[in-house]
Amino acid sequence: MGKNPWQSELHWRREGQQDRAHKTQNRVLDAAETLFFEQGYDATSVQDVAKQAKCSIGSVYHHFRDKKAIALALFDRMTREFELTMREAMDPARWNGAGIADILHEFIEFSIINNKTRPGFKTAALEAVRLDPSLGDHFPQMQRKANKQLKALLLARRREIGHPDPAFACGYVLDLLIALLRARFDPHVQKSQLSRLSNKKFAERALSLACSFLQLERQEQANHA
Amino acid sequence: MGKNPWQSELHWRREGQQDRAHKTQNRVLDAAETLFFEQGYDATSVQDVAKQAKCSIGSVYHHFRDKKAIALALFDRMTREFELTMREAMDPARWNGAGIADILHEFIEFSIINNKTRPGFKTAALEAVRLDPSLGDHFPQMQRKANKQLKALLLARRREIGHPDPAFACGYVLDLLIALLRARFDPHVQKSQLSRLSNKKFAERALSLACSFLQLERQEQANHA
DNA sequence: ATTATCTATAGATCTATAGATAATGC
DNA sequence: ATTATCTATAGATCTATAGATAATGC
Repeated sequence: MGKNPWQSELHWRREGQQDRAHKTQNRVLDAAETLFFEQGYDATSVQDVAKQAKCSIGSVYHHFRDKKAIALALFDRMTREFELTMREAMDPARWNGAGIADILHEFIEFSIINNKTRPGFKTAALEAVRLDPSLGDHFPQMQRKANKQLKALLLARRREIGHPDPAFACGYVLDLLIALLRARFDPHVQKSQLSRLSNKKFAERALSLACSFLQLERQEQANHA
Repeated sequence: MGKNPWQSELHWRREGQQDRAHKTQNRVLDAAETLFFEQGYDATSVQDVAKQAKCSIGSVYHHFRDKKAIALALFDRMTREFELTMREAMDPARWNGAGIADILHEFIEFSIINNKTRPGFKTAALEAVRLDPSLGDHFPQMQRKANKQLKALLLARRREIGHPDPAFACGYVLDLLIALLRARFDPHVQKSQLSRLSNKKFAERALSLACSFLQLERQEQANHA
C-alpha cells in the first residue's frame, strides 16, 4: 500500500512523478474549466472531462481522488494565477508618476481583458465553495485584498481627490466599477444598454463616472499609456 | 388513452380538474423554488422535491411531464407574477405629480424588497433558459420592457434633467442602479463595502449618485412618501 | 366514473475501483 | 521497478413508469 498518495501539499491531487503526469493533470483541468463553465459541474460527467482531455476515465481517477477534487484543484490553479497577476499589477513601484485616472483606466482595461480570457473564473470559485464550504471565505478574501491594495494606491494620491470623504469615495468608486464591469461581462446578466456600447466607449464612460464621483482636480489622464 | 394530457395551454403541466390538484402543483413549485435556489437544479432530485412538497414522487410525475417541466412551470409562474407587479407599478397614472427622484427612490425600495422575498427569481430564469434555449430571449425581453417603461416615466420629466443627453443619461442611470442593486443583493457576489452599508444608507447613496449623474435641477425628493 | 395519490421498480446514468497493459527514466 | 494509462464493471443514484388504492364531485 505504501504511503497515501493524497497526502501531498494539495491533498486532493496526486503528486505526479513523470512528465506526462503533469501534462495530463493540466489537460484534465483545462477540460474541466471549459466544461464546468459551459454546462456546470453537475451536468458534466467525469467521462465528459476525460473525453475532452483525451484520456481515459481511469486516468482521471489516478490523478484526482474524486470528482470534487477536480473542481477544487481547478479553483486552486485559478487562484494561484490570479494572485500572481495581482502581485505584479499592484506593485507600487509600477505606478510611479501615474495619477488616479491612469490607475483606474488600467484597472478597467485589465478587467475587460481578464473577463474575456478567463470567463470561467467566477463560476469555478462558486462551485468550489459550494462543494467545500470551508473555502467560503477564500475567494472573497482574495478579492478584498486586491481591492484594498487598489484602494491604497488611490488614497496615496488623495491630493487629487475633491470628494470630502476620500476613503469612502474610493471604496464606493471601486464597488461601482466592479458592479459595472459585472453588469457588462457576466453572461448571467441581461443584455442592457451597457452591453450595446463598444468596449472603448464603455471604458470611457465608466472612467469618467468614477472621476467625476471622486471630483478629481487635475485630470492628468493617460500620460504613460 | 384519451387525449394527451400535456396538450394544454402550458404543455408541460397537466390541467388539473380537482381542487387539490392545483394545491399540489403549487406545493411542488414552492418546493422547487426553494430547493433549486438552495442547491441548484441538477443537485436536486425529484425525490427531494416530492419530499419537500409533502407528496409522493408519483404525484409529481402525474402533474409534470418530467423534471424539466417543473423548472419551466416555475419560471412561468414567476414571470406571470413579475409582469403583474410591473403592470401595476408602471402605470403612469400612479405617478402623477411625482418627480424623477421620487420614481427612482421607489424603484430602489421596490428592488430591495423584491430581492428579499423572491431571491430565486434570477436563478430560476437562468435554469429555464439552460433547459430550453428557445426561451433565451424571454427573460431579457421582459426586463428590457420594464426598463423601457421606467425610462419613459423618467423622460416624461426631462425638464428636470440637466444632463445634455437625457435619453442616454436615463438609460445609463438605470443600468447603473441595476448593477449596484445586483452587487449588493446577488449572493453570487463578494461582500464588499456596498453590503456593509445599511439598506437605508445604501438606497440613499445610490439615489444621490443617480440624481447627480442626471444633474437634476429641482430636487423635489420624496414629497409623497 | 373520473381524477389524484401512493408504492414498487425497471432502465439509464454516473461515480469510482480493480486489474491488466504500456510507457518512463534511474 | 515504478508510474501512468487503459478497459471493464460493480454499486449507487436518479428519472420515469406501471399498476394498485384512495379521494373527489357530478
